[in-house]
Amino acid sequence: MREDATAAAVPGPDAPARRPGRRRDGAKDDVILQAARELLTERGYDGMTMDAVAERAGAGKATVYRRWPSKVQLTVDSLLCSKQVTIDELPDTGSLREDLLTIFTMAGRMKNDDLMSGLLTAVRDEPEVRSVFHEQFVAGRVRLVREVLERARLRGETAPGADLDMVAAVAPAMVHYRKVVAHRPMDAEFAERLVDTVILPLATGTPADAAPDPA
Amino acid sequence: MREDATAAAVPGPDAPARRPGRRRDGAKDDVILQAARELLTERGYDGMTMDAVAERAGAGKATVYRRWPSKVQLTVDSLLCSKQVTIDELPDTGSLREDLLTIFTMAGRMKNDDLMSGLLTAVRDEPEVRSVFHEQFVAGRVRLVREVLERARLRGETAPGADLDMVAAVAPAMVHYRKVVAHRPMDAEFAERLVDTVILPLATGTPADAAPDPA
Amino acid sequence: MREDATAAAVPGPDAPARRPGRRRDGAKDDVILQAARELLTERGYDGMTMDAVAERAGAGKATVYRRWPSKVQLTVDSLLCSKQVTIDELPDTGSLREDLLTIFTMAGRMKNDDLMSGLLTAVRDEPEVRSVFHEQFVAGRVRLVREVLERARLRGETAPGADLDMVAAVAPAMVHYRKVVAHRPMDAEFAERLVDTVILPLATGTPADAAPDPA
Amino acid sequence: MREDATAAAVPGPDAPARRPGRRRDGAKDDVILQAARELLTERGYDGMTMDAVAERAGAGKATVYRRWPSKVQLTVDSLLCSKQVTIDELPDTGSLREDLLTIFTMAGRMKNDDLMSGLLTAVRDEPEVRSVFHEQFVAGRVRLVREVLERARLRGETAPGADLDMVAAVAPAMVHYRKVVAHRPMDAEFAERLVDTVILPLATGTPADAAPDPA
DNA sequence: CGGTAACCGAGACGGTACGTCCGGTCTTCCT
DNA sequence: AGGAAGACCGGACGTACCGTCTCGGTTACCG
Repeated sequence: MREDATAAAVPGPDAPARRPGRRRDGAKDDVILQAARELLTERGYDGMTMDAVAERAGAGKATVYRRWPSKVQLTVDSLLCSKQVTIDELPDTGSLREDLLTIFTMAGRMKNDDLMSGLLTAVRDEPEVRSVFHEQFVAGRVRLVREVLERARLRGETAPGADLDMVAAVAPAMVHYRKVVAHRPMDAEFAERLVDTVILPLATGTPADAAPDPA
Repeated sequence: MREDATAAAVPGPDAPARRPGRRRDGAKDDVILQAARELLTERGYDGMTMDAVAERAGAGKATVYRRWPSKVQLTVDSLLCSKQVTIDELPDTGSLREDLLTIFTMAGRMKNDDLMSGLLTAVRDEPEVRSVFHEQFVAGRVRLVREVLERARLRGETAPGADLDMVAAVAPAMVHYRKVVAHRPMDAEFAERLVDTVILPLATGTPADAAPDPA
Repeated sequence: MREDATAAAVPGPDAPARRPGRRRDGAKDDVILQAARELLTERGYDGMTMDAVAERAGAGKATVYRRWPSKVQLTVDSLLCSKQVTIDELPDTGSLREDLLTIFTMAGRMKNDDLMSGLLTAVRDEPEVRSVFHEQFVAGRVRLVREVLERARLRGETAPGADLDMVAAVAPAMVHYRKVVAHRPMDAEFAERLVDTVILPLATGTPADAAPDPA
Repeated sequence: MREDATAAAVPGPDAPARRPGRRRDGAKDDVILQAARELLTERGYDGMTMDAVAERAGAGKATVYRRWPSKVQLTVDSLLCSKQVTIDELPDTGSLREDLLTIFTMAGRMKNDDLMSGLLTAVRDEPEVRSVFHEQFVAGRVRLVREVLERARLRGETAPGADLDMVAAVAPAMVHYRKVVAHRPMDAEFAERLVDTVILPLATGTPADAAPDPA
């Protein structure tokens, strides 16, 4: 997403001939992203002015635009670089139910979803944005749940015929819909109900007891 | 949502004293909404300028603003007036599976979801928009699925302990996520898989056979 | 110079069909020009920001740009509409020497010359600007002096063979050069010397007495 | 004008201690000035970007700024280093009229005046620039004419009471005004008229015959 | 001959003005 | 009175340029 002018990540053996000139201040990327994230949180997408971002980052507008070609791209990146939960930092509780609740608790604390609403327009129109966005906010989350389910499968917790891939897709969809579309909090109560009446039954093949009021 | 200045829909017996002057051209409402919808489809939310809407509708901007107080409200209305599927027009196939597939097929043909992405920002910030939006795009859809599930329950197709409210909430979430966030089509294949491996198992308490690749 | 969208100055007999829509606020032109002139005086050409002009005029930038297509054009206009001395307001002292000294005294008080320096670049590149500029700052001034000389000729003060047109051209050139290029004040001392050793001798054909240090 | 960091022109007896390090590439000065002059001619003052100057000179911007502290200074220098006519290279024709015509013919070929328009703003604001500018473009030219007049005086061509200093100041003013302000060419016709109806009469005290249209 | 300091091209940096665009309001005339 | 046209304010957008600073690399003097 970010413009990688200085890329040359892995200089080939044929001398990639590093471009001359002053190197980009790598630290500035983070400062700008941080400023963008703060303003996004404080004022929302429309309130996040590029001038304001530059000012808060102590940067010139040119510096911002040299690295991100548009406001949308900057926003995407500032969301991407938000801490993403990965499977490694997810404690293996040994229980599928506990693992899932942990994920939903974490998801409930993330503010990404509130902010990304302003981006969906861009996602629709700019293919380049779409793929990055998709990887981070869709595939990544599905993968996380899928991993937890896989652990459970290895422990023999899951039903033999369960479509774990599909089940893994249900969780992020529900989280997103609740936070972004329905605008209701992803609280513990809803998390438990989601796990106990949807995810677990699907994964383990064991029907659950009913409960009231979903949406 | 629309400003009902001319309301007086049903003139009471106390002589409503029709205001003098030219009556609002009722047909204009539709022309404007149509223009808005077209532009929304062609250029997305940002590309749908109020100037462009007015021009295409052959109206002045003032005319548009006299009827809708803001761009967001106009957008909401132009989405609302899109044909919404109601339980009444849903043929009772007598089979839960068929009912669900019918719903998803219809949902797959709707373009609403693509368009509403631009609104989520407004939904976040303007409470007034939120409720209308929620009723139409969240509760309405959940209710539709819920009705179908209720029919099935009355036929004895559902498991006794199934949380039908929750199950009904899963379907719109999956549809929205797939179309708006993942930007993949809501095709027959996915619909079947969703029904067979998620909705039906949850509703009927009968585990299903596996299948590949969800997201 | 100003964009005359509302022109239709003299509606032809074929009914020019006045365009509908809000008319331009004619008063705004003057407010903007006034703001521009003030800022030009206070801060110079570079300091006269378009944003500042708009703000001081209580106008939006779009309003300014709707009327003048660029900063240069606005500046030219704001200089043009500065009070220009015309032959009518010039008291006929009955003496060529007094008339000339009056002109130079007035010229010494004008700040136009200081301000127009920033424009000469534009004058060079934009033919449209050139003609307006020329009429106001060149021809107009020459004409003024020419009138005074003509009065004198009618009184018989001038030499028969004197090239009054050429003589009239000398005065503005000297004023401009002294103020803009040499950046020295157009004070009474210089004015007298200019009149007594250059203009009068040329006009009357009567050589003058010497004096020291010109430039 | 140019920054003489490497100066040490005349090493004093107190051990000038030449600084170590690479010497400045003296040839670069000329390359840069040449680039500046070309761009000035091609695109005018505003179009002469410092980036463009550096690029065309095959230099870095730092190299340019190490030698000239600002765009204005560079411009002044690039104009200054244009060939200036000095009294020595002016053939003594033995006739004041011929001498003057020679000067004006040369002046007519110079492009300096067109280019310096962009500088007048800077001249107004920066005293440092003013003096250099003044010396070169004002005093120098006046001096040249003054010299020619002096030759004539020694030959007895001039009137006893003529204010030769003032007369010498008229010529550059007229040239500048015609070229920069009036934007008309300094052609032979105008030169002759200027000499015959203004300069010569003033210098020799001999009135001339009339002629039409000056400005 | 190796160190050191000033040079070099390239280009990123902070700041700031420019001119464009849009949302929402207000005004003018016409029907 | 309602409607079409369009001017109005405010303010964000993305571009361009100035003058400075930094980078890695290249001279040339000096010890």
